[in-house]
Amino acid sequence: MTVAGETPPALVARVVPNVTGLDKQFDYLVPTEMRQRISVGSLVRVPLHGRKVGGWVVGLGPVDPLVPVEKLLPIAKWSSVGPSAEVIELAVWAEVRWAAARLRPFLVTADPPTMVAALPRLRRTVTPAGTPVSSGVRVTAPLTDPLPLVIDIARHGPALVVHPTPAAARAISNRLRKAGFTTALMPDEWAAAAGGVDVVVGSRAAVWAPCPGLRSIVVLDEHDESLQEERTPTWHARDVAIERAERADAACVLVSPCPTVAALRWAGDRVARPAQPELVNGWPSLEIVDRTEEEPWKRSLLTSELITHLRDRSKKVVCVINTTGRARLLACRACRTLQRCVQCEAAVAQGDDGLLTCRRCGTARPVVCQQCGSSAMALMKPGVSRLQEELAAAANRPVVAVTGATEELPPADVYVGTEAVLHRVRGVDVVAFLDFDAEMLAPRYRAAEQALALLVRAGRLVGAREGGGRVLVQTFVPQHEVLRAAQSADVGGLADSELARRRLLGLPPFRALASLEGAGAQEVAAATGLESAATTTGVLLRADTWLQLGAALIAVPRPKGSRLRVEVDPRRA
DNA sequence: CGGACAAGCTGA
DNA sequence: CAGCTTGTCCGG
Repeated sequence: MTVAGETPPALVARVVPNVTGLDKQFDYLVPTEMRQRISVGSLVRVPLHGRKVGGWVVGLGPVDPLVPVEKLLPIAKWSSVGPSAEVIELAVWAEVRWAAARLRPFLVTADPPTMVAALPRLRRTVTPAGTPVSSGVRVTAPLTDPLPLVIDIARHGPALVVHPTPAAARAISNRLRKAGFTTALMPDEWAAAAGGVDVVVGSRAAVWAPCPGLRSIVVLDEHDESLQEERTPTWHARDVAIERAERADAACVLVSPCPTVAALRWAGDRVARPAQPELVNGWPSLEIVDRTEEEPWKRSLLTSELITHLRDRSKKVVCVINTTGRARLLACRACRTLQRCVQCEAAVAQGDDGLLTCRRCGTARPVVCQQCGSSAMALMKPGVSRLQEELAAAANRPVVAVTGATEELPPADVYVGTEAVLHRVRGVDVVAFLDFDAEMLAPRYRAAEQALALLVRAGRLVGAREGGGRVLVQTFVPQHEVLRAAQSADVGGLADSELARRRLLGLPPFRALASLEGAGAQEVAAATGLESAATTTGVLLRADTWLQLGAALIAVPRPKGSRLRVEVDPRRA
């Protein structure tokens, strides 16, 4: 109790300024009249270096003896309700987990989109009953509607539901509302979420949303790579969900037809699968085209099975090929010499402009064999724009090429593009992967699970097998585990062997991995004292745990002027 | 980040 | 040496 007339002891707020490039925290005095409103997470304005800037209160306490009280400036203004103290603590964890060395990116993600002067009233209809939800992985089929599961979980108390795409999150929110739940769709309904509703729903950033009384976090389509932030820090909503649920003593449920190895390793034996017949019905019909019998010099990506689909005018066909331009690899038809760069000897590619361009040093030349001068080339690895011509000829109907840069998609019945095309079209009868080996056998440690995720995406596009939808896969390895898993609707075998392989090779989720790229990568890697390996573009760092990796990276001062990109848990490594 | 200030270059 | 650019430092 403060005796009347006596000044209460000073209260000091630790503030993270919302200023890019300023990764520091500063202490300010909390004016007496602001004490009621200011808490950890509050958004405030503070004087800094002669100007006023926004910021977050990330700590409150007595005066730090190292910072004399007379140096402290008072907070200028309380601005808004901000992230909860629980979320601030989570951000402090994430700062090390993803070697960010700054809190700001996480706090920005957790922020309300507009200032919130006061919390709206609690709107809750659910009275939690029965046994609580248990944490773990729930395997579904690609075509299974997740809503019944979400509803079942939401009946057990306040839930946070994360879906990779904002559109799907919106749909889930609407359907939950129709089912009688109060919902808050992030980020727009941040304030409602903070006030308290039955279900908070949103895309990956929603894993940072306020959710008072949180009982469970559900991550839908856990395999989807858009759950990971592509800019650094490369945080992943799945890992944030796991940590947040654990801290809140809430359940974490990861839902996917093809859970990642990271999810399965976390879940251990807490993996629930529906009965096999149910799974089989929810997987698409897979048509595997075995190319091993083809004559090497007659190989074509247009197999007779593909041409049959292309000529069926009742079908809308999407062809996927992971090679852009006209060709990635060419050989002379006259002397069979592989075409290389005259400067550096690397294999040349043919872009949309027709020139042979070195992908290593950028040197370009016209289509002339460096050996015999012939201009007739065999396209060993054809790309989207060349295949568009070939497919159009074979299909005898127009074919539209889709690249990441294509803006307006003209309506057509046959499309060809990189996997981006799977995000752009609807109402498809056949998805054909022309060179699926490039996915399954890609030199990336996650290639298998990424390839399986592609089949899931394709399967959703073509729909159920009874509707006639088909996923066609052209391959030289028809017995590959990824194909066996998709064909049998049983992803368990693949999961077991991937877990074993990752453990053996010391890869995530058993060990922690980060890639460093740009000037200073070598020096920083060496200074961490961690295990490092040079790659073509930078350095790969390894440690036993993510926190150990992050702490070591944060501890190393960046050399001056270094344009270093640190990617923890890199997508392609 | 953005202001303050110091050091370095230029032109009359 | 004023006037300008460039670089480094620092904020409570």
